[in-house]
Amino acid sequence: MEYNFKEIESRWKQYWIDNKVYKVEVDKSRPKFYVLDMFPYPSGAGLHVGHPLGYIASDIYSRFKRLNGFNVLHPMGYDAYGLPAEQYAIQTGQHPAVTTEKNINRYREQLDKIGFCFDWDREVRTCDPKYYKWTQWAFIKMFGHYYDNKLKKAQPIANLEKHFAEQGTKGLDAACSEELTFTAAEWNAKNDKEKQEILMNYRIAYLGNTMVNWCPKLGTVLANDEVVDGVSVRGGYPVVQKVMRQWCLRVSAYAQRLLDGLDSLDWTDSIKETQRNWIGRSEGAEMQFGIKGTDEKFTIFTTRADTVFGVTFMVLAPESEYVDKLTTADQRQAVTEYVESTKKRTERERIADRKVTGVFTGAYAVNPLTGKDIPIWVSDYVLAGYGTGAIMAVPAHDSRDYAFAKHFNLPIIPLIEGCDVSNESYDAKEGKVINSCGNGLDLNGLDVKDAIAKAKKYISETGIGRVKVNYRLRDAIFSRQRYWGEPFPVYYKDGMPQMLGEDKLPLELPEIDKFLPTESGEPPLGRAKNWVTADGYPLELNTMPGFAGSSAYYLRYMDPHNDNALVSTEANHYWKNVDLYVGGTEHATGHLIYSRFWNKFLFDLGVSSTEEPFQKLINQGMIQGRSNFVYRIKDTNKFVSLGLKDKYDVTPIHVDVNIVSNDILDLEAFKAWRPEFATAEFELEDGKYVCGWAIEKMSKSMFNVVNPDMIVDKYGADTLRMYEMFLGPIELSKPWDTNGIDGCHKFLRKVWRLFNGGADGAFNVSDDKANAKELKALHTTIKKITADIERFSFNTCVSQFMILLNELTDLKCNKREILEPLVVLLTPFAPHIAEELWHQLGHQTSVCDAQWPALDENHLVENSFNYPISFNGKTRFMLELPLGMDKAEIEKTVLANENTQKYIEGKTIKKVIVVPGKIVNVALG
RNA sequence: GCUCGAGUGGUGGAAUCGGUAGACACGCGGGACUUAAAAUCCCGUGGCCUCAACAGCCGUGCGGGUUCAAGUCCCGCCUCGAGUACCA
Repeated sequence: MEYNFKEIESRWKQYWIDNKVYKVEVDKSRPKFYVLDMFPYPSGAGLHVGHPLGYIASDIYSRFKRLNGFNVLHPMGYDAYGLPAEQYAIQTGQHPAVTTEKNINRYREQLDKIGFCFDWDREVRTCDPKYYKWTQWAFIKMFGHYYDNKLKKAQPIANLEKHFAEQGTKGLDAACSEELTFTAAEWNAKNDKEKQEILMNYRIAYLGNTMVNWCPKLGTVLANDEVVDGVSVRGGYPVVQKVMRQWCLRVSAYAQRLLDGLDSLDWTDSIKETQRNWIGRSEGAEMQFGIKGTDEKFTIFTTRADTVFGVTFMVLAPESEYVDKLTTADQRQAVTEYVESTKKRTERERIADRKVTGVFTGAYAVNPLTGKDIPIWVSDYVLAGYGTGAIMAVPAHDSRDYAFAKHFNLPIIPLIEGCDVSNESYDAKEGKVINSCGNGLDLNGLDVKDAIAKAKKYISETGIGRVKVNYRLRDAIFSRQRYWGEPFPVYYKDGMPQMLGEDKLPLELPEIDKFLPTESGEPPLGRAKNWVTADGYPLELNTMPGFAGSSAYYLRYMDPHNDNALVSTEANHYWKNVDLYVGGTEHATGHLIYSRFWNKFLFDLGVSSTEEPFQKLINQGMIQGRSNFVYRIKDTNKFVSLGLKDKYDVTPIHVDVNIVSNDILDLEAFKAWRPEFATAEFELEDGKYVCGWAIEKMSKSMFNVVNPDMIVDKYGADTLRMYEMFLGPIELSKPWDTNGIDGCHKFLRKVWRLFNGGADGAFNVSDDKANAKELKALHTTIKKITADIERFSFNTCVSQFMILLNELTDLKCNKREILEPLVVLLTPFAPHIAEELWHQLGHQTSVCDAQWPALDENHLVENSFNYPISFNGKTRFMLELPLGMDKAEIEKTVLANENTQKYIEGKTIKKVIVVPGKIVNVALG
């Protein structure tokens, strides 16, 4: 019988389902291993051939671990809330739940074809109330906690209230939005609402004022990329920067732990680096500058405390509260106009168009070290959201300050010996300090690094300021004016937010008539009828963002049907955290930060037993499309082949890659493809139409989408799995090219024939003893495949299989002793054919429960070693010598060799270098 | 600008610790079988020199260096890709 992949694959898929082969339970007798894929958002377009790349890799690793005796948790689910379904709903009125369900079913159908070992009993969907109950639950917990900087841990908000009642803010070191100072008496005198306002300043989930792109006409907040030139992309309505009260998560409180945790993770350096940059720790100092003619002071942040003597002006962000306080009457109009004009520009625009702009406030600050007056300016190159929203400008040593100083003709004082600041600033932190002495601080002659340390010490000792670590990481805005997301478990009483009781969860998403904001500009939930608590209090109208549901899903998979807890202690203590996480790099600064934050919070609560959620991370590359082109001669319906196109004036046209094979166009299929091509004429090369090609993003509009279903149909799932791995290293981005797939398909056919090589393809495996050559081939493969799977080099695994097959074919080997281990080795890659062959060999249980073949090094041991023999450093030949020879013996044997004699003929031997097990070099005179 | 990667045949890629560069596959060329095609099998396939064989020389982006030996290590460039960007 020939290799009938269709029949084989459908039969064993059913067997796996019938026998619940992929069902996983806690089993304390076996070590656990948790392999997780980033769950997909089920889009309407379905899967293309690039999506399963990571899933295949994780599936191979899961199966490998299972064959090695691990109890492997390998679940799958859906990140089901999201914008596309809502947009579709707005356009068509189709409920997002309906389209999402449909898309999920389509995804499942496609995934099932590829033969993954997911335990589908553990499937989660973020839009399922049973699931998002725990997203809401975590939010309530975040609202009920604050972050204690001393304990480096989240604490119940009750502890904070107690502290305030007993000591006020004295001795408190907690993460907050704004530093507050009050006594216990002041706290106790406040009414409940005032107390709540203060607590909001510390809660990990809090209502805060944040700057957003607000489009009044559309009644919604827009993301930066939805705004161009100050107007909305959709509709062209004006957009302004506006402060809005939104739910936020105090991610910044965890900045240091998020940074420290990276060291223990087995992630690539590049993604760790991306996160480090995103967290953006910078050590510096906060300094207070007095304002001339008043008792007021304002605070700036700097990493270059050593450059205070070079400050020639100060700059405030336009949004800074000091702008209004400081501006003099003369300058008020100019400042107001400037601030208004910057409001109209989004942050993105400010970055894109880096013109130097700014305006003088009329006020002066006093340099605490020199006592000199320094003009205070306003400019949008200073950001309100970082540091204190104000800087001391040192034009000699900061390129931005330099550009500003040059533009407005402000003085520049160099502070480093020998630096030339006539054309650009000197930003490097190197050199000897000059011009820096006054008011008890002398930095002259010091190296910059020492000067920074000395200045910081001086500043904190004299009370001018304090040493401070700043982070770029900002708190996450957690409100969305959308329908298709988790409702907040929040209602409002006297204008203050209150959490629903945990017994009221889940708070289910209500039905609404349309999916647009209300006429009065409320979010879509404003349309819901009876969107109030049992007592009649109004519920929150915003919903949670996309990352809410994906932040703790890996915990839920451990215990997905538990109605009493996010995850039981028993399940969590067994599964702990994800050992291997596979997904794209695009989540480096989103999901992978939020998840780590969320898990650390749950860790503080004792819900998660491990500080980091994802121990090892593999980032699979993207699969790009390989587009094909035909060339139409202008104003005709005639198409010329690639090699002839330069003779004419032609227009390249994308052609569906599915009617092109090895860049040769199927002419009949082309004529049938589009009505306008029915009468097409062709100019051929050697009787063929050769298409051009290009690497582009895989997309419908470029007709380069390759659907995995079609590949499975034509070649089978096992071929698809092997070929996706064979394409190249898993983490590399590469174009999909169906052309090479024959090689993998041929391989599987040959494997089939190895077992079924009898007359008319009858099963024919012999029980004869394997010889040394056969055993060596097998064990070389065991060694290589085992090592290569461990280091995620799946492409070389496939190559190794092909090498072994070629050897076994040459040896005409059909011995059970060799073929049976081969089936097990093949299982992670091609599970269907492996299961079939396993049963052909007479086994009654699934190959998934087989044991990974043990490596016997004895079969690999050589009794000789290949030495490169070099003359004057040039390798001339290899010489096989027995193992165990000492240096002198090796030298003797080499010099006596006839090849050696040929090279040293007529020359004198100056020196012989022998490194046992390595090289022999003969230096000739 | 900054950070991190990567440059190897016609193509995808291999070379794990510094040890015969180009494994494996595609493509291409030639052959066998076949009326023919498909399928299958066999041979060849980095460049140069050579009728050919043997041998030789060159060859991993460029220029240097270390080493008996460098795709691999070090220094200096070039090119491409990814991320990030007025973070004081």
